[in-house]
Amino acid sequence: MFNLASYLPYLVNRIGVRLAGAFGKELAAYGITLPMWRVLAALRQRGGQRVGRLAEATSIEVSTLSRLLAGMERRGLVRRERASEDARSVLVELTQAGARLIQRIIPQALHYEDVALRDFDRADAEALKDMLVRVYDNIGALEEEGLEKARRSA
Amino acid sequence: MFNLASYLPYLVNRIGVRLAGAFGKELAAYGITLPMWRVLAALRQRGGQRVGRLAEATSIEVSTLSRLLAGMERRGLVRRERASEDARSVLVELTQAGARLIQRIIPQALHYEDVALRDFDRADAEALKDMLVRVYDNIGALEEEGLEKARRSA
DNA sequence: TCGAGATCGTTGTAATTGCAATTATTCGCC
DNA sequence: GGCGAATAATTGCAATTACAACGATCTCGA
Repeated sequence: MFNLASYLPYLVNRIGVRLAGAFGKELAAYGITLPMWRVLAALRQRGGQRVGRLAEATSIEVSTLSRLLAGMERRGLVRRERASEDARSVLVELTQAGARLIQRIIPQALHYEDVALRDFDRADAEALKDMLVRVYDNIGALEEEGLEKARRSA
Repeated sequence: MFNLASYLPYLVNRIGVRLAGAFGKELAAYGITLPMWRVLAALRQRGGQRVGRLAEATSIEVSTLSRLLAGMERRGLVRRERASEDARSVLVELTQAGARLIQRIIPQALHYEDVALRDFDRADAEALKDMLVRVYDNIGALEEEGLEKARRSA
């Protein structure tokens, strides 16, 4: 029939909420929020980038991200400037303070992952992550189809 | 070092956002939101229950849930009444309309899961879900520890 | 080249959310 | 039995969020 306890979206959602709650509290000690951490991590990972790309990388809505970045800029964590090659875009970069901050937080973030995977050996952890990537791609493909259907009927 | 693309909380979060976005749109056709769906599903699964228990089951904050239930009651999806054995508690139950509605939605929900797992055989899907349960428990254990620490220092 | 349409980011606005305070009730201990 | 602490749910309030509308810039075909 239908069993919540084995329903994938349910399992994923509750992990997300728990992780966010726990790690979010740790981040408060550094004066930042979880979405801010995501932005810092994405910028560290792939360097300065446009707002739209950053939104994709962090799974944060563009409009939400815009305001979030304003706050982070005020705190001196990031810098925003119009892109030279396309004046519609805004390039977002880490400041030195932002880079230092995320560097301090990374060990804690890794610790959290270790705890979440405490009883997984390396191979199982790898297998889990691979499967999560596949799931993400599968849902993405579905959205593509939906968009195409909308496009055809337009 | 630190690689976002293989960082578990990142992988989980982005799946959650994608699932919520996609399925939430489908739910709009039924006039309900994603949190409402979660409440309906939890009530169907385990029958009428107290608000606090429902909050745990759905990973929704009690205060948020309280307001959500008020809206669902107005729409005739659930019924609330003081528990007879403990007048502090409120018992939440599905109405007939609520039960009918969720019954109609379940096939769509299952379809979503099928899509998310489209390239998984039964064993792999099972393995993934088992691992997600373990992860959830691992983080829960961490929170317990945190609480105990707080208790000791109090 | 120029104008319609697409793209990028920000802002208006209304709804949702989470924390803290509040009210009502029960529990534990004397 | 009765009083202080604990628990359940709701509500006040401030912050976050998403969708839609907007202003600015770019693209591409006639």
